[in-house]
Amino acid sequence: MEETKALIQQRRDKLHEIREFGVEPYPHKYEPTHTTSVVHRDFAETQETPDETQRIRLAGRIMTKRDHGKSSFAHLQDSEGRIQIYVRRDKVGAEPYLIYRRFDVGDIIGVEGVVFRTRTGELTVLVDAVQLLSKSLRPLPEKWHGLQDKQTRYRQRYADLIMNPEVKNVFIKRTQIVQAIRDMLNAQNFIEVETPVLQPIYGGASARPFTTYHHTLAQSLYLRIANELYLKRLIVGGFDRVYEFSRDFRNEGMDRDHNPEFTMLELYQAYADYRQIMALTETLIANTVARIHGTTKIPYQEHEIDFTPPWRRLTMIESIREHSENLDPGALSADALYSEAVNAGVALAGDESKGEIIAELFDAFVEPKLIQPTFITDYPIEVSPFAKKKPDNPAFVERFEFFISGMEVGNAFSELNDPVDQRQRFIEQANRLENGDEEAFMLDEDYLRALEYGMPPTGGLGIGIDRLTMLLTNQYSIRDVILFPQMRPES
RNA sequence: GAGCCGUUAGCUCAGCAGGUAGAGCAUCUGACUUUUAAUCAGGUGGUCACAGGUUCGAUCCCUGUACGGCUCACCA
Repeated sequence: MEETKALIQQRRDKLHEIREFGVEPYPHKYEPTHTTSVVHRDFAETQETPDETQRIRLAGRIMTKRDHGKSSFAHLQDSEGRIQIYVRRDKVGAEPYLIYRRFDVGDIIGVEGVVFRTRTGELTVLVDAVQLLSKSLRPLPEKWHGLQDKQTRYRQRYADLIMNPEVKNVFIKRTQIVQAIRDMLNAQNFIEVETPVLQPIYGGASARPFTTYHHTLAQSLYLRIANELYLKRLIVGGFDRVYEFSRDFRNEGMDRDHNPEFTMLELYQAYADYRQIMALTETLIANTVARIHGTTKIPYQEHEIDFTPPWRRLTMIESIREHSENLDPGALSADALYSEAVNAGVALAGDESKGEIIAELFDAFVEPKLIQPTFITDYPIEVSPFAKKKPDNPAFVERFEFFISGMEVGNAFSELNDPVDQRQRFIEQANRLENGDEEAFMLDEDYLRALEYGMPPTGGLGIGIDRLTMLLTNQYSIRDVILFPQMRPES
């Protein structure tokens, strides 16, 4: 149906006419000598008269076209930018010009010629040979307003990228962010590894998994919700510093900072504790910001975020004291804390432990207010089954998360390496799993076996790469930093 | 999962106490060899998301569905 629509049919007709001239509309290759940005740089001094000895070949997509009888102006867009071309019948010849007249906005062409400046001052390629490289059959969005509709932008990211150069910049920056982190970690002798995405037992985070099935093995497998337990197996095996940019999958809701699949950097460093990881974290991120922006103070939405170390750090208890109205979880019994929390409007089921209530209070009162980079330390043990207890207070663990603009961006702890303690924590989780908590952990005997061989004291860190990219590119939604965000099927 | 808002031409958007729709750009025809949101003249293009209901009559009012956006919930 759609294929017969008038605009597409017109282009099919032109395609046919072009073939009748003996021209192949989809040739196999073209060899440009320049890109648009190189032309703009190398010919910056060029005036109205072209230097006939400096011939160039450019390839790109026609983005505008203004026909004037026996001549025509157009703009060509390549991966780096745009440049105007000027096609004249007396330069390219009568028949090639007839063929050119059948080119449309959206077509990909190659041009050859010299560079000059028009009387309005625009650097322009005076074309004496033009070749179709790919005929476009589908009209692009309008040249002035571009493509606005979010649904179309997400579903047809290719069209979004053609029409909105700032979108492309976001994704280039995303790659640069990952590259910057990778470079710094490599320079510190971290080893980048790859661990299973398909896992027989999921773990390392609290989340519902995606489940799939392996026919030959006749068993269920899970898409990883984290790669934590595999990286720590590698620490056991003697890799003292490992990391992985891990695509993780969580079968949960979608909103401005959650996508069902997302990217997490996890790293583990043997012989370090969470304090060292804290120092590593702020350095890593501040240096990344500086490398991308040339400064450590950048705007995000309505705020200016200052990434300059050291970041503020306070314990979870302190943060609740600071941001709630006189709630001091440290001084209250579990029952008293429960009443206070309910009075303060926190939704609780009633069966929460004290530590879980503390975590809920933090989520309700503190998290949204943490705009500047802030480390929150010392989490309740109940919500931290892989973290080592505080030596002086076994109700809490050596753990921190860091928050920016009200978003949790990273999570770290001194890794629990006592296999007996770890088994006990697994058993508590297994009970919750039996009671229907789909997000509780499965008991992972193989992981416990690894710990029984002995894992050195280790610090571990996870950083949400999508959220970090949102912050460093000033994007409001995670969908704007994921090339192909999850969408419901069209109709 | 809930609430609110949206869905009109290829794109960006108007519109209507309820009387079967408009603009700009794109597209088509013609003119035009330094234009640039080119210009000038004349055309084409719509199941007004989908399905019901109310009505003499529905793009408009009502209900449902689909998809999307925002907020909330879930998600450490």
